[in-house]
Amino acid sequence: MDKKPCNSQDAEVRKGPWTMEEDLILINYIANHGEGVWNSLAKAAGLKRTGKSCRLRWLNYLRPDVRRGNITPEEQLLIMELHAKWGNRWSKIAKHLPGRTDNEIKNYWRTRIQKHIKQADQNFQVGVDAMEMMNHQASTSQVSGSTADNTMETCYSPPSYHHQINHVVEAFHQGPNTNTTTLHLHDSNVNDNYWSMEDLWSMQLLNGD
DNA sequence: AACTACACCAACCGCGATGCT
DNA sequence: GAGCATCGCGGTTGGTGTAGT
Repeated sequence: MDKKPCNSQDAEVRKGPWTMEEDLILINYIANHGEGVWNSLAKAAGLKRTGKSCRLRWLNYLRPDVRRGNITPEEQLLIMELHAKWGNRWSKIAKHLPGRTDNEIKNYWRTRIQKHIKQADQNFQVGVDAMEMMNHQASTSQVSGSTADNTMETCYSPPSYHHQINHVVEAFHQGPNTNTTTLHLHDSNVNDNYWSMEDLWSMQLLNGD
């Protein structure tokens, strides 16, 4: 593994954002030699990167079949359903979304969907508090009102994960303008890049041999 | 206009799984 | 079967852009 940099070569391993030049080198090399054996690939291509870093860059960004840009509502729905089924198995989920990477789906989940679930959770807690308050008032004002507790339990069972997911999925099916779990389906400018992959690939072709 | 808070995403890290010798 | 190298996955972090004050 590349956990323990120990020799002089590893000392000059580059980290951080990839430059356009590095991207082109990697694209060129893979176009000519194919992918795989990432450590030797990194060395052979003359990149001062770990094989791991090269692999990640290629899989998540440079691959020609990587789809950039907004997650569509259909994809979002699929992500939610598959996540409800499999949990955080991002690579498994990604296999069912052609062109999407596990990293992209993971980021999308954490930044968008998880946020909505948290909010829904908080809304649930507010509802519980309100119900408890009402119950307390009811019980102090009338002794015979024994159905109040039952009502609360049936209406406000704890929000299990699947409840939350179903809630969001239902909201989706009802349309974007409904209710509290309005989803940000149409984020703009998300797919703006400094240079597009099409540009890169055309450059690569121009460079190519 | 300047500052702050937040959202998003690319990249890194650690670790388990797998393959090779 | 043991030891090592590599791969792949999931969690986390840091940088950057943008909206809000």
